[in-house]
Amino acid sequence: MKKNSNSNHMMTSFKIHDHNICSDQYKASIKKYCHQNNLELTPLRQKVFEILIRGHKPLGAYEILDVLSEEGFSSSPPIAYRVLDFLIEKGLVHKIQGLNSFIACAYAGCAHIPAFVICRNCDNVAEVKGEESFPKASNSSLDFKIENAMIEILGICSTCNDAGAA
Amino acid sequence: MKKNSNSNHMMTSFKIHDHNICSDQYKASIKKYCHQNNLELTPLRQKVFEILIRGHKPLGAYEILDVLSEEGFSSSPPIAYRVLDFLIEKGLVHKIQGLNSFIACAYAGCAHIPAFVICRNCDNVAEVKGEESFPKASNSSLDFKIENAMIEILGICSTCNDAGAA
DNA sequence: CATTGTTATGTTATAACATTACATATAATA
DNA sequence: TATTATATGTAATGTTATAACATAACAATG
Repeated sequence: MKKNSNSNHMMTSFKIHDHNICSDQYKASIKKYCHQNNLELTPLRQKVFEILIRGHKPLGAYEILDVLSEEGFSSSPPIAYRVLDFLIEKGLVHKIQGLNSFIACAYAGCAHIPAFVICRNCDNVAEVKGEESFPKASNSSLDFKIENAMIEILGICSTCNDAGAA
Repeated sequence: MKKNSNSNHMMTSFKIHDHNICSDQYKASIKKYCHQNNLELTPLRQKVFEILIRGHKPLGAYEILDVLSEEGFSSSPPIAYRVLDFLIEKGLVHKIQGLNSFIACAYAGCAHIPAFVICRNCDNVAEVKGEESFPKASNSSLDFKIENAMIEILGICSTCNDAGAA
């Protein structure tokens, strides 16, 4: 996976934005969400979440561990996986299966079926609400009780497309 | 991953059928498809495909390697991964990301966006056409050039549901 | 027919991703 | 204080996937 540039003006949802503001909003909203829902947002969990929103690109567990290590935290594999499990269970983070990586939820605290739009050129990922972009299959036609879904769309974002990426 | 039962009357698409006939039809159609498209269907590739359609449940690469080994083929990891890459590239096999496993395509030779409906109780998997069950997102709303998609739906199939599975 | 090119296969080693099992720490509570 | 629950720490291992290199089989060309 390509290294994250950590620029302050990054692409999210394939659009340029002020990431300092964005990041602060995220951190504030997760704190509020955890407080409201009586969830322990420990320093470690807060750190992992913060690492994920720095770039809002997906990061692999071992990339997260590298950052934890650099920043004085423990960094054996279960450290990352346990915190990720917690954050995923609480709906604050999603796993992107096709990339074996993890990304902060763009709609934390708002019930939704996550769907990801992944640019194979710039590696940026946008989260969209699955039920909006990909209307749910009718249970009647499938005769199946849907509990969860993984929707990952691959292609080229408009920025890369305009720049002439293959 | 659970072991495949290899019964002759298995569940596919959550429905009982005569798997001997089913399997023969598959093998015939893949041969025809490869011949028409000038694809080398070597003994190894044919074997891997045949292993996959035996149960049409998804199999992990190392499960395939075990079977190859039992049946006198080479069985170092790249053997399986290379053949799988070939079969996937030609649209004869799909990877199920959420299970790290591989399954024979149910619609080989017919252009489609694969989508999988996975029963978490009986582990059966049905492939459906993504564009039918999950109408494509409008490119206009996403402003994104879609090339490929991974759609995996998790839940309980009607058989397990009727049997009272949690 | 020797050379070259190409495709497929074989093998070793290792990278990358994830979990098990057990130990320790800390805080709330009976 | 002892008990419980939750969170963190660590070693070892399991699982999935690829890199790197070697060979076989065969067709095309000089």
